[in-house]
Amino acid sequence: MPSPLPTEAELSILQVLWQRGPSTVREAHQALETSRAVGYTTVLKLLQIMTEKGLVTRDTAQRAHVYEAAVGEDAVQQHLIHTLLDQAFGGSAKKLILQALSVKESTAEELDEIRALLDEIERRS
Amino acid sequence: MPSPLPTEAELSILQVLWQRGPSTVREAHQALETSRAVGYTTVLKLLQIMTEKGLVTRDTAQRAHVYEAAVGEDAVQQHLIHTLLDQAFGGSAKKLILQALSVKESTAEELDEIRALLDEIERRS
DNA sequence: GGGTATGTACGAAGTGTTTCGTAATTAATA
DNA sequence: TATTAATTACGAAACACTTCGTACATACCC
Repeated sequence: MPSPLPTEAELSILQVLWQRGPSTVREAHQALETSRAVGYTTVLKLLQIMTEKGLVTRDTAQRAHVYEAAVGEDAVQQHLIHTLLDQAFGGSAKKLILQALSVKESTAEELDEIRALLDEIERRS
Repeated sequence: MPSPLPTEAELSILQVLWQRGPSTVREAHQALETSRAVGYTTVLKLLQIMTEKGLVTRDTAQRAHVYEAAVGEDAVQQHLIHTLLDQAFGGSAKKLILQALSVKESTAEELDEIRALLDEIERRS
């Protein structure tokens, strides 16, 4: 069964796990606190909920349980984009990309990388 | 004051208004019903809430009020992308674009259009 | 061993979203 | 004019998300 789309708070925790790797509640809490105020038990509760949803797994061998992301960052990003594509862009990836390019300045290097990928896609087809 | 980000249900209604232009509740309801089951008063209530939020305006001159989108499709799309960029892509438009390209097949024409925009951006800078 | 710190579990409140039923009002029709 | 149809307004239920307080269990330290 496919993992559900993480909520906003869940996503912020996944970001930490993707960056840090397997982490205890305390570690995740400390990492999160640098960007936003959040209580320790709030993080704990979220991780428990995310375990039920299958977004993370946990190792209960030690007293302080260790949580690990059960979904990949790429998979979640693609899921999010797919949803956004359907809900707001009529399924047109082109529109989404054009908007993304206009929203945020990209460096010349980034633009080149995008162009390179375009070339590769076209070559494959 | 800036318009809030529309919720999922609100976005589905905005899509209708962007496509149809100013519409009565009945018209919006009929258009929505083709894609998902939803009650008439549900659409009405949503439009009333959206009026309070400033997402739509309404003309009450006739008995059947006429609702019109008060936010542009482009503006909402950019707002959504900006939020997604922050929440799931660490602010990197490049990453988002690369993922979007891999999520959905684009036609050669679309790829060319994207490439043209890349060129234009690079020329401007 | 007794007290402090650290951890998990659980319940519940607060908020926002979505949905629709019901009542009241206005227009159309027989 | 009386009935029916269409419309708006309003309240509230159902659900999900987020947050945290409290209770309880476990480890550590003097």
